[in-house]
Amino acid sequence: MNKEGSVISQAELDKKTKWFVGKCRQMSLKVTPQRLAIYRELLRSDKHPSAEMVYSKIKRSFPGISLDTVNRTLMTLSEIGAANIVEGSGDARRYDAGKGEHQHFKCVKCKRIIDFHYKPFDDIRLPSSINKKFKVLRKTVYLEGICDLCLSEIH
Amino acid sequence: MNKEGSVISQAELDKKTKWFVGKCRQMSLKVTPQRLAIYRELLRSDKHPSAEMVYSKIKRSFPGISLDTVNRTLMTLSEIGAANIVEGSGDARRYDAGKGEHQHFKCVKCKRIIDFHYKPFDDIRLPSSINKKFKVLRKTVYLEGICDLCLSEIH
DNA sequence: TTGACAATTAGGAATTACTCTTATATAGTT
DNA sequence: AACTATATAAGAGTAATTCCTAATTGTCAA
Repeated sequence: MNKEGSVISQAELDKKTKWFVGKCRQMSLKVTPQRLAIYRELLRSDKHPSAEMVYSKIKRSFPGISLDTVNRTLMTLSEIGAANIVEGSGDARRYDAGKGEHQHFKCVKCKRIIDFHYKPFDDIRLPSSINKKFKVLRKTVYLEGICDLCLSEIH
Repeated sequence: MNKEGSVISQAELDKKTKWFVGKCRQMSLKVTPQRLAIYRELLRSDKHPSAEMVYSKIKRSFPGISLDTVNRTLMTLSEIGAANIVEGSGDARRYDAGKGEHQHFKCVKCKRIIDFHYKPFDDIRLPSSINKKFKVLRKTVYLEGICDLCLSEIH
């Protein structure tokens, strides 16, 4: 891994790029140079970059690109499964009073957060390699999907 | 559960309130009416409210309260363990290219996100009650804590 | 290869969520 | 009752994201 946080070989990058072009076609998304560059930048990074971070990298090769395009594109990528949102929802922070162990399911449509409790999730064991290296303060199992109400609204 | 999303009995509310007052004392935090009201509002709700949602509820009894106070207080509550952040970090959204199954550890100090892969996490089973009711699109095991680098900086 | 057209872009304004600053007020202590 | 550290309201400031519009550009069909 070099100082740019790159972690992927040229061959792998080409393979993924080919896959991505196919995926875009399949989804009838245009393969614009910006889109490609953003995807490839994501592939090259292992830093879990924010839109801002991607933007400042991409600007080297696309001086005129806008931050909005980076944001829009990253969102598109995550919608077609070419990227994952690793942290942050863009929505407001939400809280609960700590009322005992439980897990959360979030509906991506209506943004409702639903508690559920599945005991095995309370005591999932962490690998010792993690516990040795880091001080783990919180572990959560988190589900996303479409809730019962939103499912029943699809006619 | 009524239409306000309340889910707690008066007795339970009183008990928790007592606990909270004790906790504040222990942490040498003042038990202000605002703080109490915000905590009790959280207890009463099962909606995982945002600061804005709490604010608009609280304003009924505290017309002069500021949104900033609600934000500050919710953060304080989560610091003393009287509340949990259930969603959103307040920081920017961050992405990765979907490069195979893995999990994330986030350092709360330096905000670094570190990939790790622990096979048992790939195939944790969901309770059938969940699968029956919701369409689960994503399941993640997510860890938070202090990373090796930040740990070694504590002298 | 060339048009036509729908999708995408840049740029800037607008919005949303949150944080900071400062002067005032107040809880907890003495 | 008075003192003092903490907390508050109010509004300005900042950061992240989204919206709007006009111009541009991939893609597809001829």
